Amino acid sequence: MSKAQDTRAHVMATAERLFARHGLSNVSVRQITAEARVNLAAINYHFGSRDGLAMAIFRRRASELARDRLDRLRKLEADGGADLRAILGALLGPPLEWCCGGEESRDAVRFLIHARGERHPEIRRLINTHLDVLLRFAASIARVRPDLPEDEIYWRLFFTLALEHDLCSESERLVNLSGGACRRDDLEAVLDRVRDFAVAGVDSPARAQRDAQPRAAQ
Amino acid sequence: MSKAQDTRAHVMATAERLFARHGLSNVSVRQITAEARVNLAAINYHFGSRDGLAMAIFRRRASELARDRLDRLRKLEADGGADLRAILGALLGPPLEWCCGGEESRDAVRFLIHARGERHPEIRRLINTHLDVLLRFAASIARVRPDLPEDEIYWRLFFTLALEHDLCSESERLVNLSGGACRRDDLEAVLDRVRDFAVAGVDSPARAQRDAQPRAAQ
DNA sequence: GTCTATATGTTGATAGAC
DNA sequence: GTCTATCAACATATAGAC
Repeated sequence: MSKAQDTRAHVMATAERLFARHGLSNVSVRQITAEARVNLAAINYHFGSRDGLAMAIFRRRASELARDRLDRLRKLEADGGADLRAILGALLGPPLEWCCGGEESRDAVRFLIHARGERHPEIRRLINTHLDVLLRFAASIARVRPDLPEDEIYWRLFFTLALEHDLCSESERLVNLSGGACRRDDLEAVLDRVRDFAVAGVDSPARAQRDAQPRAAQ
Repeated sequence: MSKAQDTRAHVMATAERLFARHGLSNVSVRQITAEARVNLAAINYHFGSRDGLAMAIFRRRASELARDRLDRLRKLEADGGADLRAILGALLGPPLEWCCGGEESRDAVRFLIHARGERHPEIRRLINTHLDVLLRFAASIARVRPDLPEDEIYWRLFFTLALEHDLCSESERLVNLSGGACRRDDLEAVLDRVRDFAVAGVDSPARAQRDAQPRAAQ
């Protein structure tokens, strides 16, 4: 690997860590180059601009996440038995495993989530490029629950992703709220909990069915 | 109302709108004062600093939201019949009604959510001040579901708040994902959907109960 | 209280030596 | 490819006239 490739990768890793921890808008070119111990001009040389660097990181990580999710979903469907719990496991597993894994992969997820929240138009455009994976999951859910209307599936998929977002980026609040009673270090336990919640929500009866069986107390 | 109070309030309203739409870190003192058509020094005079202004807005809105939620919960409990759906309605109703209400209240919610995501230590300290309201809700849920362990309740409360966060700040993604099939302009419909999902997750059986009745296919 | 003028620092990006 | 030096634009905050 050439020296250039070397510093390029090193700058990306350092920037990702800083972006993930302090937010995209709160990290300057100077902070990154100082932390990475490379020259101030390196970012502009290798990535054109600070935003170019952020986009390069986003492109790479978003692709990795999409591929990881898709691989699991394909394997599931190839094996034939894709029940809802397994499908949602393929969706939620990758980011949560990254999040509970080493420092680097945790920062990768947090970077992605930060980036998704950015108003920056270029990034928002890029996000819509990766929608197809989520549509695959929607189709997979529709196969298990053919009674659900299309828009209902999208709502429930959206809610499921919301669980993942907050869990990866705001879990500190859960620790504060629970006074330490909730631990987030046991991946299996965390994954089970969020999957329980998501399955319950996604697999609940369709509104039409529920309206047909109104409760007496209502 | 004095002239000073007048510009003070006007600056807060303008700043809240800009903060909500572009993010806390992406709005400068100059943008705010220009948009509000007040003097550049006004912010430092009335609030000490740009961060002081942000904190003043946060304090006000966080208190309003907390009071709104608490009032509903108290009324519910006073009437005796606080079922889970009603409790979660008291939790989710205020932010969603704000979000679907006028421009100003929508910006108020989005400001709060943006602020919650900030790494700024002063704001994070302030957030923990408002935890007591959430603990009230946790206690209320515990009364309906005394079989749930304490930490399980916090997990589910945390997940419920995650739904609200993404719904108020990232609902644009839902529209993109669904190709326009999901509409977010009908407050009652949105509130019903998120409440359905939340109730299903929060009211699902405790893990211990589920383990005692393992499914055959597992 | 409101304003102008300004002090002081930081930002992203680049030109040109090596 | 890497570095130093520097630019122009932006930031926050304040001192002092009115």
